[in-house]
Amino acid sequence: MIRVLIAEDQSMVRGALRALLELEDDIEVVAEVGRGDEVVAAALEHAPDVALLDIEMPGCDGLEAARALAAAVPATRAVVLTTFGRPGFLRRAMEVGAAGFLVKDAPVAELARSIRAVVAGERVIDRDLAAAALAIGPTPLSGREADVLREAAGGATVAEIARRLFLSEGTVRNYLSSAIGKTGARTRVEAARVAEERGWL
Amino acid sequence: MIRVLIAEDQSMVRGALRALLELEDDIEVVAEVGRGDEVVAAALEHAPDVALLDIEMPGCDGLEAARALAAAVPATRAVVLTTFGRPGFLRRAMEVGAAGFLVKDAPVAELARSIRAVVAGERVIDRDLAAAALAIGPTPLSGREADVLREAAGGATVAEIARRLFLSEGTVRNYLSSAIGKTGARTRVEAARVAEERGWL
DNA sequence: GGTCTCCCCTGACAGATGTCAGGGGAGACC
DNA sequence: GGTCTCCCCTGACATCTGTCAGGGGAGACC
Repeated sequence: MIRVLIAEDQSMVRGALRALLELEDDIEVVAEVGRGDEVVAAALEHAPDVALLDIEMPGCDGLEAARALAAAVPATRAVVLTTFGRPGFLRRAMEVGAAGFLVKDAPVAELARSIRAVVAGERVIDRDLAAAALAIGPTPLSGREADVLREAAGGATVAEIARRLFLSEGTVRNYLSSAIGKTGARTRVEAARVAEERGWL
Repeated sequence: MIRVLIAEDQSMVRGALRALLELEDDIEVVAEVGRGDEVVAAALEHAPDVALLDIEMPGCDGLEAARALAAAVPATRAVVLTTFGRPGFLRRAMEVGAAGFLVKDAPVAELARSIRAVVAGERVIDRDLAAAALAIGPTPLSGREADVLREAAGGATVAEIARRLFLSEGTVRNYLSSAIGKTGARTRVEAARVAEERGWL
């Protein structure tokens, strides 16, 4: 019997996923949590074979929970299940050692099949998404451009960014402009969004 | 037996909701669609008692589908099931005649209970959300301010907005500035977002 | 050793954004 | 009838944004 922990902040979706998985003869949901920071404690207590982790959760996000899980409960394999199949998320998921990465618009049978596959030692990643993540290539942003764009993404003004990074305002403006050009965006906000989606930030 | 149609673009979530509902003895899922513009045709074919409608779907959104449903299949009651419990969405749902409005972070038992309640002729709306929607009050934006903000939300420049609405650029700037002030935002983009969330746009 | 490219850094400038001051008309109020 | 308030409208102006030109240093290449 494959033991599964579900981490999903929307309780209705969590309950629906539980109902779906318990249709399977060989899968049992042993724990449910609604916050990222409850994952490790629940895994230690219930010893699931697989942890199904949404990304956007209160407490901490699913990717951070996957990292903590890998350190604290190595026998539990993390499978990320997310709404947005963003290459940036896929990259981070691979970096933290997740065994699987699913998006919620995959066919419903994919869920149970993927859980069985990761228990059998396979890695489960949507091929199209993997190709998209690889096709993006390495970041075109220099270190400083990324630093400045990250601050801008949080809403900081040029003056604030200049202070924080010990640069002049002209320098900050130039780095923002360069980042806008490299991402093909029209504004710094859009550039930050594009960079995040592609895993460059 | 209560017949239910599910409209949800994420097939895995759709399948999970189906599994959840079919745990109930008195509920049967008779149709599933993944696009807003397939709802009416499916409802005509399968004659569901209740249509469970996500909002953000390709084709057309769930609120538009609810409106079309009310016109074409009056016997089918629409229940909106959405990720974001935004007062603006609630208002629009009530305007198009939806019988229920649920958010995905409600307790899982709420789903079947709500379906039964709307079939029995009740209206099902989260009380906190209804209170929030009412507390917002009528829009503080004047007609022209709303017109200009709507265009800005779509990314138009001041010059473009001026042309489209037959105003001078100074007038457009002034209306944008006023809207920014009334919504407590810092930029026109943020003002548009706040207005949309509150149902003022 | 010389040249080239990239990164890091900076200030000047044109265009965009948001604020401010102000006018005319309509409706409410006294 | 006069006054007040709000909406609709406009241009001037200060500030912000993004682009451009340019310099120095480090490393790769010849």
